[in-house]
Amino acid sequence: MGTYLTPLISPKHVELDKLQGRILAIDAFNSIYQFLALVRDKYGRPLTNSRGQVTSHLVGLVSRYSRLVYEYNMLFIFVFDGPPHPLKRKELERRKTLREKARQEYLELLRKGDLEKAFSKAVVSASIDEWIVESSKKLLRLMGFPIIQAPHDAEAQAAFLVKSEQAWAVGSMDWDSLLYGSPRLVRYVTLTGFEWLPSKMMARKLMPEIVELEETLNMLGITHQQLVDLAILVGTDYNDGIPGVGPKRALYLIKKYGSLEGLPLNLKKMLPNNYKEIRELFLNPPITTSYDIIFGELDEEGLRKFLVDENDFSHEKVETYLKRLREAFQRRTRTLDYFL
DNA sequence: CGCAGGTA
DNA sequence: TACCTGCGG
Repeated sequence: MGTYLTPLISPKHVELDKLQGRILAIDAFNSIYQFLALVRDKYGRPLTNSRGQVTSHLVGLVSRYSRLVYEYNMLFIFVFDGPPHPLKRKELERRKTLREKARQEYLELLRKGDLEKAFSKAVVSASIDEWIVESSKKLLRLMGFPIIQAPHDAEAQAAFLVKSEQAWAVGSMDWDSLLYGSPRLVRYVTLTGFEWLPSKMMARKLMPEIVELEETLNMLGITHQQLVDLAILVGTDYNDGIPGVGPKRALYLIKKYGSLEGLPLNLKKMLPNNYKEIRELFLNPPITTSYDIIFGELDEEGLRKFLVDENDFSHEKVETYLKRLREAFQRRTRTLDYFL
């Protein structure tokens, strides 16, 4: 879920045209999860192949990213989460419980014939399993995109890619890459742009948004480390926040007392014992530098076999995706030749 | 979600 | 042009 910082951050709307030619480091699970949540039939069931394996994520990934590459010359590096950091276990358990509860409610509502409510529960119950991870990686490789396996949190690795100027921005819905020090974050890089709001059971139209870390810190009047301290007060994937302290109050406290160390004793004793370790995890996260970013060949035959033969995509649609990818790829090669 | 094919 | 609906796998 990431850290709740929404009330403090003022993203700027941006036209897709303004992202022309940019390299984005995509939090792969974050993107896949959105497709799993939204690409569903009218009963709220995900799309599947004839063997019953889920294909919603494949539909979403190939249609969205082939078009963004084709129409906007964008490039994508997909960063996958590694095994969760030990401190994150508790948060993951909590999410699992939520999903299982939603799954039970979904089945019950479906039995009663309340399709609309069932759909909203189905969305919450979406989860990523081995098949979804492996089939996503296979598809993205066939499309020629580089994949990076993060040691733990993909947002940390993606932030590193932007810090080291291997990517222009992180692409994710969550704010955590900013805590990990990414200079730039883009959200809602989609074609039609809708977000599902489970609480209201409706979809909201969205525009791509951009957040600059430096600008955000200036606006809030704090440093990066203070932003991390603020997040620890609110609650992160690694700790529960202090009861009654939301983003606004946390900002007030951090500006008044400077840091977690400076807090009055009654508040300080409510901090997790390992708050220094958590802070360090954001300021100096475990990342890997052993990877190559290679925008590889487009494997047309491989894509036909994988999508049409193995996953029951329509031949016509796959040819459309191939055409986009092929033209984008050739355009890229020509540009490269021009510079060489 | 992305898209096509409808309607106002 | 804006909005709605239903489908994809």
